[in-house]
Amino acid sequence: MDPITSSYSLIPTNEIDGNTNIAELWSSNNGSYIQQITNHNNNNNMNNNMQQTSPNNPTLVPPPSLAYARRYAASKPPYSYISLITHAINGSPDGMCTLSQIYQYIQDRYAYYRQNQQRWQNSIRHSLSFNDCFVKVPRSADRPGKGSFWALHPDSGNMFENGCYLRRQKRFKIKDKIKDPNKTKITNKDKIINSNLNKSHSSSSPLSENTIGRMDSPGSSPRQATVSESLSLPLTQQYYHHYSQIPTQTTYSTESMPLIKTEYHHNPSSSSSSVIYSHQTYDPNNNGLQYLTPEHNQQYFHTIDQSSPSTFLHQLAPPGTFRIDNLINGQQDFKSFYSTMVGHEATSNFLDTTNTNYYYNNTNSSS
DNA sequence: TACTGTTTATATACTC
DNA sequence: GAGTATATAAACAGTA
Repeated sequence: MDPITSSYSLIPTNEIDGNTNIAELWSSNNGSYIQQITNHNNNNNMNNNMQQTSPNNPTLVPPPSLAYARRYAASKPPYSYISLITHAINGSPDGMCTLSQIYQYIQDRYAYYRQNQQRWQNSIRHSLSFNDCFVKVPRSADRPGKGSFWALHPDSGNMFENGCYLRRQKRFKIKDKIKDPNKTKITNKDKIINSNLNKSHSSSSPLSENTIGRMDSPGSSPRQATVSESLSLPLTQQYYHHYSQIPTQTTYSTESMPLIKTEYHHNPSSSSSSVIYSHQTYDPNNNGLQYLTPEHNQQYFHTIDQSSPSTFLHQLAPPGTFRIDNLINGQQDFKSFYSTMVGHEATSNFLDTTNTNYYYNNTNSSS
């Protein structure tokens, strides 16, 4: 396979900052050659015929031509859009970023994505909407602007623990995902299906509610929520995610967690944000579809000092408190959160979805 | 009006 | 070959 024309070759262009990213990960694995190109391009005054040494090979190797480097740079990076988005989010100070920031992150690092923007940006938007591992966080009142912030679902775990950033072993999917009925776009197809469903209910048709879901794209995984569920059933085991006291459009559930309501409250006057994690007990009665009253809630407050985003990202929360970044970054913190919430230890089965290692091992990749 | 977000549809590649 | 993950295109609605 031609390494130049292959879609698996690229030259990272992470010249913007010193942050570790998958571009560096890629370059570290292919460092010698990419370093050669970099050195070559950075030393235009040098004799082009001058030979350079490779860190992995003390023997002299010929420098690549600029044409070669250009072709190399224009090749598509070996990372899926999901991995690129994940790293953009992961690399942001507060663990979430806007669509335009994601665009910028990708463009800044990969020359390939400075062209055909309409194509790949559409794919980015599609990936954000389609994949459950990405959740939308509405803007706070003091951070106006267009579009929401995008964050990673706390349960998405380490999607690329196999080290492959091109294809995940298994796609993170929220089970029993129920969308906001007000948000659900009802297509003519859905109307027909729903109409048939209602008929089937009254006529004892063999058509089952469980078997009549929204039409899925060929090749895509079947969605969990049926049309009738999204239209009529109460929300169960829901996981609300909202910012600045505005109920979010993002509603998702986890199969293994009790009902949890997560709220992000931003307090402009104190330059700090309070993250409130409310726990609503899952009611086993009424088919588990009934909520207990808010009086039963246990609330968890944690103040985030926004003046030190690095602290926000990297400091472990005290025992008994929960922070979304720590949940993402460490299973231990999640354990404490879970046991506090549920009153018993998290099962290993559940923790399987919250891998200790996040998407990228910064320690390894930053070396 | 451009941007953002959702959804559907289709194609391709990969895994089992 | 079936199922799954991803890429791409496109239509459309909502919004700053």
